[in-house]
Amino acid sequence: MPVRVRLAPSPTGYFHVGTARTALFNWILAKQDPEGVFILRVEDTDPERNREEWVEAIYSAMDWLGLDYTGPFRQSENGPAHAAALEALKAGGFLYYCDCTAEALAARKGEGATPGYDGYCRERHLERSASTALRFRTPDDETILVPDLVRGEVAFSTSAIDDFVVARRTGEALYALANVVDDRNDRITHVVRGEEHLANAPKQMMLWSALNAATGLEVPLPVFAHLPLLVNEQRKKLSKRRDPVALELYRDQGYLAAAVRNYLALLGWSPRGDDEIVDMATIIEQFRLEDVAHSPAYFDVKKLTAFNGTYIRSLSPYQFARACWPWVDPRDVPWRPTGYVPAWGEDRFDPALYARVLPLIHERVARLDEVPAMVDFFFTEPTIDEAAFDKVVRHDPAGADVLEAALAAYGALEDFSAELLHAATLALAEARGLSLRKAQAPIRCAVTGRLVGPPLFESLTLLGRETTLARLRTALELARPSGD
RNA sequence: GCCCCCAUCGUCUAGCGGCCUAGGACACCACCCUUUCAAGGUGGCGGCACGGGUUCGAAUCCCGUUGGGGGUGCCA
Repeated sequence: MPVRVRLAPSPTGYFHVGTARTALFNWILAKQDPEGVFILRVEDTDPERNREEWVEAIYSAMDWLGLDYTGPFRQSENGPAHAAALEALKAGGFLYYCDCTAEALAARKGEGATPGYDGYCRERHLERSASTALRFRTPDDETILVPDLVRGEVAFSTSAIDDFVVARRTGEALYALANVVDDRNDRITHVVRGEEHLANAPKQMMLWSALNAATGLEVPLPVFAHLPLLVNEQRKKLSKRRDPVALELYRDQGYLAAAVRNYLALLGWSPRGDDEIVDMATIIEQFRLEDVAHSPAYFDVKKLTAFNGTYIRSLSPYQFARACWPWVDPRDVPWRPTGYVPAWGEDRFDPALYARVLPLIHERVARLDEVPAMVDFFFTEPTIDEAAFDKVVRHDPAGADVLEAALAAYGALEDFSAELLHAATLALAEARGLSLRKAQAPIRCAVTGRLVGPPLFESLTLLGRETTLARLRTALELARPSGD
């Protein structure tokens, strides 16, 4: 029987990294089987909480991750199937109407209030009305064995499972039922989802079996796999409220989809051998649900970032330039070549310079959103970091002296190449008993505004003699405001 | 309260009775390289929660304790 899996997210917020991991594992499972099918079913049956923009967020996140699927389908379109299932179940005696409100239940149970339904309406044989919900009659004392590929067999006693609601007062099916009906219709073979759903599994198995009996359509029960939760540093389930869980956030900070996929795959699973950076083909080849870890995993942004750096470095110069583009949009005002006055409608960005600048920072970024701050001085007048300037120029007696010497030496260079700049700087440093390390600092600060950045002499070459000398002069004036 | 799950370095994990004086990755520290910062290289720090069993032998199996987590919605 071909593998048929699905992702069933609800559009109640940003696309969660945990959902992304679940999606990835399902997708891998489908890819492992030549006939495998991976369905995307948006479970949008709660109008209170659903929003259309979040539906779009699901699609765009899946698209960005590169996870292809069958669908998307909308659960809200399966209303008739849910209604038919409800009817069959009711006719089969599996359900009963209940008009208990939360308040009435609480009043009956007193203050101590342990959660759960008390079965009050079980034998009241209520008729349907505008105030009745439909509950599933849970067997009194049976054992349900949930087949779980990750955890083995998990046993639940039905005595601990309350009669749960399957349809609202309005008649609409709730998650417990809708999910099962859709899984049956989609002939899902493996239900792979987060561990928070483990307690739902026995209920869904009861429903599935009841549906088999009530409809006469014998659909084989699926096998389950409950993936370990993703937790925060407090070891609590990742929450949309307090944790940075939106996949969009990572995309917008310049994480590469391939890096995110690779990292996500390692949350609860690991490839053979010592290498953790592995391509998707390897993961698809090696992945087994049976090997998935049982304990919760902490989503470690630092490790993700380290992976991202490795993935960025593995890009070709061209790929890197393309990947950076969204962060260095030439339509943004800051990206105009220095001293260049653009004509109307003319591009303010120098693509040729951009192409030559990028290789200098390629191996220096772990996130693409770091790029602008590393290359801005090539395209705009530098923003001087005052603290840095004070440290290496104003308050360092050697600073201004070095700048002056550099101004003279660089101006006399017959060729403004990195090699000659390097040699000239080395010479002026030695003449003053300074290390090259020390001598380059004021120059770097004067020209780039900062103490760190791409290799200095290569940068000066790209900037050109005129701009370099102008910036040195400006810095010198800042250092010696009185001098003339 | 009740039900269920989980427990190896700070973190993610390898380990599925002897190959373990417990391996890798991220983080951290040191050194090397070096025009800053990175990258790269080398080395270091650091863990089987605890207590009982079973066994010739346990990180690995069993029981208990403790700790953590999830569920317990007319949400999904």
